[in-house]
Amino acid sequence: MSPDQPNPSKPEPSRSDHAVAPSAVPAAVVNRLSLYLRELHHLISDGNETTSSGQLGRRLGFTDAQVRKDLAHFGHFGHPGVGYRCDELVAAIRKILGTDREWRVVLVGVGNLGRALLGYRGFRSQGFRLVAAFDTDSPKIGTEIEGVPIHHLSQLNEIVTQEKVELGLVAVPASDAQVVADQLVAAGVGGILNFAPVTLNLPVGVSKVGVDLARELEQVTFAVANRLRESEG
Amino acid sequence: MSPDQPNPSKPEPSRSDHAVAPSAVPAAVVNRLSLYLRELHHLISDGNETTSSGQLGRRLGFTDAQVRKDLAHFGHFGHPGVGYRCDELVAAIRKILGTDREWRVVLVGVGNLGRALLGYRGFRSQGFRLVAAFDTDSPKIGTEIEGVPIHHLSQLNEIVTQEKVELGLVAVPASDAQVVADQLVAAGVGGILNFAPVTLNLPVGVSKVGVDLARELEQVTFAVANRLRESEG
DNA sequence: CATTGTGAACTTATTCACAGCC
DNA sequence: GGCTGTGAATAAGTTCACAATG
Repeated sequence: MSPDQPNPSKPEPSRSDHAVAPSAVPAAVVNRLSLYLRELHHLISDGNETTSSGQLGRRLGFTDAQVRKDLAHFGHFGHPGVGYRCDELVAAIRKILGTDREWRVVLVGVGNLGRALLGYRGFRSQGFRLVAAFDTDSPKIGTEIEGVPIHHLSQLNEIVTQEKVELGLVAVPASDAQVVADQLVAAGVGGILNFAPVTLNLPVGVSKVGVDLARELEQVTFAVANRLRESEG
Repeated sequence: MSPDQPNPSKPEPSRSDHAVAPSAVPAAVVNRLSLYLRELHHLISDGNETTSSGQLGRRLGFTDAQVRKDLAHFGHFGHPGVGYRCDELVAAIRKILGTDREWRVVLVGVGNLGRALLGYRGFRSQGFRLVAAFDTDSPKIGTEIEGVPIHHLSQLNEIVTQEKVELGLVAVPASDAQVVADQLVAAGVGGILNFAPVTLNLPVGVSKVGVDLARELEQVTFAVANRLRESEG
């Protein structure tokens, strides 16, 4: 993840006991939670019925205590002496993340990256349903890609409302991203996954996550350049 | 970024004064550094000659102190009473991140996402040079996409060595990602940007960053689901 | 006089270590 | 014996606040 949310606000101490999220959960915890979920899918595919904080942690590079503490934010999901039943924990984490139901999503920007997103199977398998895409390039309008209809951007508001869309993917050039985001917000989406290399300015009450591919690669080069500096120079 | 590196090791106190990185810099700092860089590009485009920790921070949702502390890990780049000269700070951060030079990169997996990566202009503009792509699907082999030649995976080792490739992009199905990563490492790449939804197991000395699009969206749904839970339920 | 760089204070996150349980 | 959940201890990260500076 590229964390992309401004500083969190103050805690609001609420406590209930099963898969109901307290207000202030650190972004890092949520990030790891989705990692646990992914690993659980793999474990299940490999035929495991149960796992443990130690096993999960080892596979992801965390300590066992970290895994348990993360889960403890949300409730009691384990069985002392036994571990976690994979299917139970999957269900619990999906409930926490909100992916225990379908989410209706639109894409804005049907360029190279946009087309790839339309065909991305990982979205579908996690319950994300791409119901429409938008662009301003006339030849594309009215066509379908991967079964998703491409509309003109001017229809965004209408369709987002009609189709009860809750999330938007922004894959337009940097210079257009903020206006597109504003339109999505005006149309009522609650969250945005932004692929444009800009920091979006959104009202509180709308969530965002930014994915900037060049920035991700820069995180890699930093580490590699560092090793080179340490050894050679 | 989706942070994807195991727990860092112990500090090794070294100190020198200009854009040379000490060993243990938190990943979060490097992540913000690339955010500062991106924002500086925008500021320069808008005609700004100088900026300040306050301005930079405000635009990104951080405090001014945070910005200054982050930069202080690497040296003294500001001018008291004045701020930071944008071009100077860009140069300094690029040097820190290692993007003050060209990096030779290969892509493995020419599917939907792979093709989008081949056409992604953001890589080129930051100095990343895609020199080759690999796949196992016969019809693609021998063709070019966006000017990048597609080879059979069996030629990976040879070409990575010949072309002095340092970074690999992995855009293959989850089930193939680990073997592909192993091949890249064997061929000598120093870092991998992994788009497959698995945690790669790499030897120390090879860096990785993982980008899992479904996981990124899950970070958004968590926040949205939470607001819904708080208000309605 | 606006702004940096930085110790000191504070806050948040991680790990330890162990009681309780299967 | 192996494992969870958790308070206490430790470590890491962030913000404060101010002396130093062009």
